[in-house]
Order: sequence, then structure tokens, then C-alpha cells
Amino acid sequence: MITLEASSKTPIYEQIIEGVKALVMMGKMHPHEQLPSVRRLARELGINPNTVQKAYARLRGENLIYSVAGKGDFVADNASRIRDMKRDEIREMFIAATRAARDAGMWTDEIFQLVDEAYSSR
Amino acid sequence: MITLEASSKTPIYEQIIEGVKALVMMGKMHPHEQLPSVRRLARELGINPNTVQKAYARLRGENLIYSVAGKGDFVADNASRIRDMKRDEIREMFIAATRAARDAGMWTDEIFQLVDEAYSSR
DNA sequence: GGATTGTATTATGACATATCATACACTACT
DNA sequence: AGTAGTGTATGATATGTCATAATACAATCC
Repeated sequence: MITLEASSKTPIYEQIIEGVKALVMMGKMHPHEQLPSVRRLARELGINPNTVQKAYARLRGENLIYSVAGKGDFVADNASRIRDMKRDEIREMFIAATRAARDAGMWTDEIFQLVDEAYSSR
Repeated sequence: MITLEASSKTPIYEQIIEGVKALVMMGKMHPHEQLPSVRRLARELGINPNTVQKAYARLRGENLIYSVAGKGDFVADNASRIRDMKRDEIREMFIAATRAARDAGMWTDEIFQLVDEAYSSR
């Protein structure tokens, strides 16, 4: 369910983190559901297990997943936080973009039109 | 006229590039105007000349400045492109943010409100 | 000729990313 | 008990980027 973009310059482990977050956010994974094992996901993605391990460790650090030795990793109960976290991130993206746009002399009209186009484009 | 943010995680040489672009875009520097010399700017910013050299080399690669051995670096004639380039960058920022927002289940109404706030803040 | 300019090269260090190879402890299943 | 699969931890190695440092060379200006 998680895919990688080799051409991307964002680190693999970060792409995995975003992938898991996206799956939970889109309702394709639910609390207490088991994630693919470190070795299995590594095999599927054709990468090193340590890279997956790093991604899972980060997710665990954010309390978005929990680990049970000998069993596996599972989506955390409070994973609903992801939605709010993601919204905060998006909020920051718009703030940064809007500031840059204002500094470049763009008006909100242009921005709204731009957003409209992007929103309805596939 | 160019300042650095030590806390920033964007590379110094990139901050210099953005700084020069901003000066030209804000009309504080004009075509054929001389830039501070590699060594002088390095001294002023308290950094290594090679770092400034790298920034200037990149700007030259984009044809935004031109160099004359023994004289110095100057803002290119076609530097007006910077404005369009910057607008394209900003456009990409909004496209990325809008896509992320849509995937997160946000509506254009929320986005517009967000942009409005950010635009009129400070 | 001396000072300043841009340009080029090599070396070094720090850091992040990613791989590879192990090792250990726990769990599940036969 | 044994085997396989799980997470976790730890080193070693390689690569790339960023930044510094130290030179060297050619062109320009006064």
C-alpha cells in the first residue's frame, strides 16, 4: 500500500512516514491494525530493513504507532491526531506561500483563482 | 543588504541566492549594478568566500548575474525574469499546498479563509 | 607594481542518508 | 524444544551535501 518515488529527493524513511500517515488519514488503516513488519515492508519496497526501522522508530516517537516485541507494530489508538497534525502542516504551507505571494506583489484574487484551479485539477 | 539566518536549515549559499533575487525583485538592485565582491560579502557575512562563490556561480548559471574578471559581478540585463520565476515558484507552492489540503479533506472555503488571515497578518 | 577582482582546485570536517551485517529478546506455532 | 517471524540495537561502510581552508592563476584598476 505504501509506494516510493525514487526520483524524489525526500528521504526514503520520510516517504514511509508520510505513507503511513496518509493511509491512516484516508481511513485505509485503523487503530490497533497491524502494520507490515519491518523486514516484510523492506522486501516489498526493495530497500534495507534498517530504513524501515528508522521510519517506524520516528512514528513511534510521535506516538502514532506502538510496537510489541515478537508481534509487530500497530497503529496507535490516538492516531486521529494525525488529521489535526496534517492540517497544521498544511496551514503552515499556506501561510508560507501566502507571505511569499504578498511579497511578490500578488493579490488574494490571483491566489484564490490559483487555488481553485489546483483544487479541481486531477 | 543581504542577511543570513543562522537558525535556518536552508544552506547559506541558498540564502544568498534568495537574498540577491529579493533585492532585484524589490527594485533595490538594477541590471548592470555591481554586486558586492565575493570576498567582501564573505567578510561582511562572516562566512567563507567559497560559499559566496558557490552562490554567485549558481546565479550565473541561471543567467541572473554576469561576471567580469578583475571587475566584479553584475546584475544581468534580463533580471526581470526573476519576477516571473518567483511567481512560478509561488504557484507551485500553492498547488502543492492545495493538493495536500484536498487530500486532507479541506474545502476551498477553509483555504480562502486561511489565506485571507495570512495575507492580512502583520 | 600593488591591490582587488573572478575563477578553479584540492583537502578536510561535519552531518544526513542508506546499506550491510550481526546480535539479542520476545512471540507464535508445531 | 525447535523453528520462524517479530521488534530492537549496534557497529561499519559508502555516498552526497554543506561549509571551511588554503592556494593558485588571470584580468582589471590605479
